[in-house]
Amino acid sequence: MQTNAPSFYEKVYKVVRCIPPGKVSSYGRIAAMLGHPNAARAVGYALSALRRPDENGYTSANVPWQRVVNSQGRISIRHREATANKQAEMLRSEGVKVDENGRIDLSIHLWLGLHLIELDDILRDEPTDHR
DNA sequence: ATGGTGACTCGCG
DNA sequence: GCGCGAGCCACCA
Repeated sequence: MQTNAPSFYEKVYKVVRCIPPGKVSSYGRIAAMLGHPNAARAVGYALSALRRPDENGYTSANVPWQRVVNSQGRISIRHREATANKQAEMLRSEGVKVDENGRIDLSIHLWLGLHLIELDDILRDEPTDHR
């Protein structure tokens, strides 16, 4: 039977797999989609753990980890330059524009999937008084 | 159980 | 726009 309730990491991997080529998301957004708006660091940690395959078989090879950047649209791997460069290359090959500083224009490439919270923002900004 | 770590984020100056 | 400090989280010894 299913004794394995999906761990936080596993959820992260599943969501990341939903990001289509040519698009990117941020650690914080992924966390928010999972109901933990402040667990951005945990998301980053989950992706770093991807370097080594886990029990469920998730690896850097089958999870598009490169499509996750920080909230500023910048590649966030500071202590692993080699990995950061690879991320930039992979993204470019997918059609994402990454400048020399590792910056990405989120207004173009941000993936908007699975966000239920923003609706709240929209409703508040534009009171539709149809009551 | 307690403490340290990290591919985060936000607010300030 | 950049550097700092503080808050937050899951995971591993």
